[in-house]
Amino acid sequence: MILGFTLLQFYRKPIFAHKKELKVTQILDQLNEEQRSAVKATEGPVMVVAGAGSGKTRVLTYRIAYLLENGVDPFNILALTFTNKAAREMKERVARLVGPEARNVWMGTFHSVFARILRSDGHLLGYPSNFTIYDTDDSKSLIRTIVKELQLDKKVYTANTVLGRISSSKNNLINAQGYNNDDEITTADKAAGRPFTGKIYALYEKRLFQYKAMDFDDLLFKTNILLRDFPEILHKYQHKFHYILVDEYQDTNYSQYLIVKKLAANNENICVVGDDAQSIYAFRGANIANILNFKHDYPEVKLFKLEQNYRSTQNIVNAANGIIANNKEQIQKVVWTENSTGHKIPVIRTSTDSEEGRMIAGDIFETRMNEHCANKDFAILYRTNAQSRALEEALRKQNIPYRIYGGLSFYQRKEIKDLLAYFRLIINHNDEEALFRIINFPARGIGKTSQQKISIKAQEHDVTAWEVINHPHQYGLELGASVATRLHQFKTMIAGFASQLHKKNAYDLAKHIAATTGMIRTLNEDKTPEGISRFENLEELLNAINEFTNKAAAEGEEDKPRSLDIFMQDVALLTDQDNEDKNDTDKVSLMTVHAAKGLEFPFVYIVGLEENLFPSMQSLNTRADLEEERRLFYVALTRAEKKATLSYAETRYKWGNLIMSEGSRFLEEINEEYIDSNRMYNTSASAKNTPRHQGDRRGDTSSYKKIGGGTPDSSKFKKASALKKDTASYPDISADDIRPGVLVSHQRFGSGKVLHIEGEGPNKKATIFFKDAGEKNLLLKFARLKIIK
DNA sequence: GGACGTTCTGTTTTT
DNA sequence: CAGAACGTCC
Repeated sequence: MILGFTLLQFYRKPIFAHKKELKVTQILDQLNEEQRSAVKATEGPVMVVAGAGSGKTRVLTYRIAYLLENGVDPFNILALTFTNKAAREMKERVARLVGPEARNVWMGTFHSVFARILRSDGHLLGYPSNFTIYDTDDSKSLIRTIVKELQLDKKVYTANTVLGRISSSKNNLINAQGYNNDDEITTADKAAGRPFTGKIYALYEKRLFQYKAMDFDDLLFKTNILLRDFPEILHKYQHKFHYILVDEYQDTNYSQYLIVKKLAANNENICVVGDDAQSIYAFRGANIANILNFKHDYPEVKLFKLEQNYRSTQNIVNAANGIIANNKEQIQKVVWTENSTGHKIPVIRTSTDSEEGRMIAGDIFETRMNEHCANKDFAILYRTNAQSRALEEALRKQNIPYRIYGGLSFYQRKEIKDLLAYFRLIINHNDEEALFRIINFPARGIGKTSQQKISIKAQEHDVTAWEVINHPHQYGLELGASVATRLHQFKTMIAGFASQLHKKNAYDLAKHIAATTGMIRTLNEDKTPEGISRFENLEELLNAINEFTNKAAAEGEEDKPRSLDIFMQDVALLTDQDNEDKNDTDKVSLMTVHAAKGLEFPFVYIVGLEENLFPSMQSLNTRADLEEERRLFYVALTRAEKKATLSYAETRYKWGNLIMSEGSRFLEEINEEYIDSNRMYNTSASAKNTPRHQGDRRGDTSSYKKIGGGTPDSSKFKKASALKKDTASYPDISADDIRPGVLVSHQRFGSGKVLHIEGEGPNKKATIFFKDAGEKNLLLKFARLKIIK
């Protein structure tokens, strides 16, 4: 289980074990003049505008090292990043420069640092230190519950939309009351046909507080409230953090911006580093204006521009600059490089997504041979996580080891969330999402109806469900005798676990819980491949907890408590599995472009450059979104050191449907001179025969057509007996030929559709006729296969 | 009341 | 495709 390892490594790696390598005075010599000036300007506000590959992280880490070397107490430094990965890398690099004292610098993501502050001072806002952090799934689930309770139409009030509204409000420091009092907002909601969004927000806010839970946005929002309403706390942290550094400043939202501003207000020793051209998180509230307006906030600011790129070849830098030049909003700067011209950018055009995978796997194989490089020198970047499937398949076939970053996080898996829900409930009895998640899992005879009764009583008396379960009579909970007994047993079990929380270490307690609740048994009974994998995941989690428990000895932190609640604090924000151990892995990296920010690879493939995929369908609606999409492409390109390769597929399976598409506009926005004129085309007959769509497709979203079809995955095929029979009589063609097959044409046929699909081998041309032509659910079980050639 | 099977729906990026 | 919702049966 790939995802599991990463979790393990996080706890295994003794990151502060490094010995100091160099004196800071020595390392300063390694910097260019601008970088060195940025490092040395320790006092007062500083902004570093750092182009891609210009040594931004270097400046940040050296700056911290420089501060420490000049006698600044590590406890007085705060360094904020966006991802765990970035924080980790910075920690490692600083530790390498200055040795173990680096551990005392507060370095972490905005969310983790503020969570830490809230755990220590959140009691002033009425939160216990063991409050639960709700991830997006928890939040959505709570919203769905509320929508149901309010008897609203869940199709109108989808969890995504509602959470999006709430989230952006929180990021602009608007609470539910403010939301409902704001005419502009409520009018907009009414206009959108969702007049009750504010009501949902109010209930959502109330419930979270009742559950003693915070969602991701709350970690920022509540920190703001804390610093606003409790001056003594503000002073405490202002006094503590003499020096503040912020990475990726262009991605801060208003909420983050304000916290940083407040913390820095005392002595203004604030250094922000960023690149407006790499702002790719506007969708979650990032405000590019924060970096554009930094000068207004701090008129005394010293500005440094790092414009020399040390990473990429001239071709890549120039191509990337050309893309971004299409944008209107940007800080003027010229990113340049002294590196060699390098390869021109090849564009691979394929007919299907699986062929795209094959071509890239083949190219990796070849390049690895020719250039004598390792797997880890390659990265494949895509716009959406779903695109990884076809690539994985191709890499597996070529025996190229790979690692996927992101996607469905280990912690989002059902079996993991289930076990974690037990932990959550034990630590925080108010956590109702957790409670109802596991009250009847594994099944113990407390069904939906009983759960609803509990829920209703809790609301009637404005207490938590746990309170009702503890005193059923007091709240008039009426259940059948047997259900009442089972509920009592459940309560006793949870309470029993809770009493062990600080008696047993995390591993022993976790193991005890997994066994006692029947989770282990239930999962072990399922012998399907998925079931086995679920069981393994559970084991993986337990292993990770074991590592966590044993870590004390390894890192000389014997005094640190190793109880389950401490583990859960760490885990809550570890939502991306970014804990690559570079030393023992040699794998090709697969990830989204977003996840690739801050990384670099000698060889980078950017795949799925299709109109409506990259740039994404929704980004085509507004100029701002399209500009962000361009910046995203800019980020992707500039990850490459030696060579960037682009690719797109003309047809692709998406949500079980075959999708037709054309090359992305970005392919045409790159200046011809940087593109490899020997564009690599696939060699299949169809690609040669199919004329390239040359029409003006700017803004033409209709080119992205769903033409029906079904993914012939194994489970569907078992049911598709009709198809099997048909194919069985044609030894020349197998059902498997359909998927890698090339779409030749499609046409209406009565109420159905006919797809002409060409198989891979010689004489493998087939027609699939769909009997059922409903727009959706075109499953192969309704299909019949005919050899037409 | 609860287990189990079928149908429907939403589909970007992340802390 | 996966998860939720709905329907059916014991």
